[in-house]
Parts: sequence; structure tokens; C-alpha cells
Amino acid sequence: MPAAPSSAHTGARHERLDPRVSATRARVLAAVGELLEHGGVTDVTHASVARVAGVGRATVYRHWPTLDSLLVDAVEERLGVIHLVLSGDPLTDLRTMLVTLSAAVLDDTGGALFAALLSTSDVTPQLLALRAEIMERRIGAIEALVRRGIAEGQIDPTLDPAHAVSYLFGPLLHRRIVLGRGIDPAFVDDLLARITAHP
Amino acid sequence: MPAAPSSAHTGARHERLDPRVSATRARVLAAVGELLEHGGVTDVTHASVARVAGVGRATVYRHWPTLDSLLVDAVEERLGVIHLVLSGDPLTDLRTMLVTLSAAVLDDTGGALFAALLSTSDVTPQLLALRAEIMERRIGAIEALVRRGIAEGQIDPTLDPAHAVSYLFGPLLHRRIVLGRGIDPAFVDDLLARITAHP
DNA sequence: CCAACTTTGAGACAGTTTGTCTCATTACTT
DNA sequence: AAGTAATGAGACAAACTGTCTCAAAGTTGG
Repeated sequence: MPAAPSSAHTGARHERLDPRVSATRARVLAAVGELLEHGGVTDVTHASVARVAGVGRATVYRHWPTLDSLLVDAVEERLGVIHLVLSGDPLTDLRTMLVTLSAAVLDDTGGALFAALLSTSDVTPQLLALRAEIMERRIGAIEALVRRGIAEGQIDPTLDPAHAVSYLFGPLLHRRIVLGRGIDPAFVDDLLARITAHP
Repeated sequence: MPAAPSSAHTGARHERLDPRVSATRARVLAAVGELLEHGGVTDVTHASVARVAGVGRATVYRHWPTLDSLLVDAVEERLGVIHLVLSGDPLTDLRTMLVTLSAAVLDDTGGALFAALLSTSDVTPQLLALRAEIMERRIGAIEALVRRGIAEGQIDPTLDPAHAVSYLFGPLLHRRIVLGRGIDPAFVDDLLARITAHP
């Protein structure tokens, strides 16, 4: 029997896993980050990843038959790590979330990973759905917080929560990935204030 | 003597060119768009581009020694086409600019091109500078318009014009490239109103 | 501790792609 | 019309891709 396929599409995340498998996964996923950090998407191939991870080339193919699935898993892994300490106050929590995202998702490696995901070869509806799913599942919390903020009267009620996600996360993406600049908490504060302010 | 090198880095844009060269450039650049439109970045190779363009493979190598330079030129070409009819009123012109950018830069082909540029292999400071330059030269007009809007009292004077570029363009990028949704003028209007509003 | 099972690394393999070169042909310039 | 420059077609070695096989090593449950 071949090795377990990529878990990105199965959703089964925390099964009991053969230690060899988890070790391989961890080493390979780390290697992807390494390659993206000082390189680019095109530097990530089954062969290069195997070399950096110190793993057999065939092993990488066994776990991730396509490059896309490898990149998707790398992003998933990264987003999965994020854990927030929420206060219960929508505005405070929105700020915490955006600052955390800036640090964890949009640092050097994360930025490259993110850009990689955005330009995978496969632009089928399935991949679009997956992108949206990743965004909505982890970052969709933004939308929920905006709704709560509106309900509690802290946020402009005419703000469309669905749009708010783009309004808030988009500028972080632009500043980090397009302009290549860092994001400090003051940037987040200013942005948040403008978007949520009552008219 | 080999053909003229990519013009993306020379800045000399409108020299008298051998018709054969301009024809080749046009066909190849169009082919890049075609490939990106129903495919992805990884579908763009010297070989595939040559095939689609109906051009010799060696010719593509002559003009664009690296894939990055080819993608950069494709983006440049696309951005160069944009021509705005400006009214003189900063807020109106900002709206025009964002709506036009949404249509021209972030349509199907443009979105793929953009994502491609963001994930080129070469993350050297030079490329970062080029990205920033492309952004600032064409889209930096946003910053200028914001300054004028502030000077004329239409825009919140506490808005940092440099940040405003991210605030305004970022959400378009996010909605189009990350979420894969279209951008209608109403989206732009709402965004613009929130960002520029006096406190 | 052992036996059955699974994953792994190394290598072989054909098929494809990449980047470079050469050369005859075609198109442009003056 | 003569000189110059760009092109297409093809040859070429080198590298890369994806798949397969098999012996070795690690893991699990009794």
C-alpha cells in the first residue's frame, strides 16, 4: 500500500500517524518554506524539496503527487499554527487578528507562500474554491467579528461584513507582497479605525 | 548581432523599431496573456509561448533570456495601455482610476499576470524595486491624487497618502485575486468613501 | 521479542524540457 | 540593389520529470 495521500483535501487532520510519515511531512514542509524564503515559487520542485529536506525524491511524489498539493499543504500548515487569544471585544479582537496575521502569514516565508498559492497553475473552480475556503475558514473569522462589532454598535452598521474582509486584509497583502514593506501595529490601527468608523 | 534585449529594464520605450521586432514582441506578449488566461503561470514557458505565438523558440530566448523578464514585460505592456480621462477633481479622478484599474489590470488575464509577477523566482532587491516602480509609476498617481484631495479639503487630512495606496488598491487585489470575485463600481465607491471620509 | 506490515532511499529508466548554437532564408533599411 | 539584421528550423548535450523496483530500515500488535 502506498503512503497516505496529502491530507489537505481529506480534512482528516489529526489521525494517528506513523512517526515516519509525520517526520517526512514536517521535514518536507519546512523545506518548502526554506526554498521560498530565499528563492521563489519556481525554485520549489519535487526534486529541490527532496534535496533540501534530505528525503528521497520518490517519497515526495508519494505524499504530494502534484506541486499544487504540496504548496497548498504548506500554506495550510502555516495557517494552522495561528492561535489567537481573544478578549471578547470585537474591535480589540479584530486588531489582534490582523496584527497576528501580519506577523505569521505575511512574514518572509509566509508572503512567498501566499504569493505561490495565488499563482498555482491550476485555476480550476476547485482551486478557487480551496483558496476561498482557506481564506474563509481561518480569516473568515474577520467577517464574524465585524458582524459582532456592528451588533454591539462599535462598527458602522452600513459596512458590509463581506466587503470588510477585503478592506482589512487587502491592504496588508498589498503593503507586504506588492510593496515589500513591513507591517507595524500602527498601520493596522489606522486602517481599522478608518474602516470601522461611524460616518 | 542578436536582437534587441528586453526593453523593460532600459526605459527606452518608443525607439524606432524594426517592424519584425515589434511584430514578434506583440505576438509573444499576446501569447503570454492567452496562456495565462486559461492556464497559470507554470503554463508560461519559452517553448509554450513560442508555440502559441507562432514564433521560433530561439526567438523568444533572444528577446527574453529569462522568464521573469518576459512576465515583467507582459505586465508593463498591460499597464502601459491604461489611459485615463481626468476631470481635475481629485475624488472623481481617484474613482475613475480605481475603476479603470479594476477593469484593465485585474480582469482575467491581468489578474493572472499580476499574480505571476508577485511570485517570480527572483526576489532580489532589484525585482522588489521594479515591482515597486511599476506600482509607483503607474499607480503612484493614486498617491498624488490623494495629496491633491487633501490640499483641496475633500479628503481627511490625517490620511497618509503612502498608506492610502495600500488602502485603496489592496482591497481590489484581495477581492479579485484571493477571492476570485469581480469588482463593480459600487465596491469602489463604498471603499473610496470610507477611506477618504473626514473623521 | 518477534513476525507481519509499511515507509523509505537509492537507483534505473524512458520521455520530455531547457538553453545554446549554427545556418540558410527572409525581411528591412538606406 | 546591396548590405544589414532578424528569423525559423533544426541539432545538440544537459538537466529534469514522473514512474517503477527492490532491499533496508522502522513500526505495530501480539
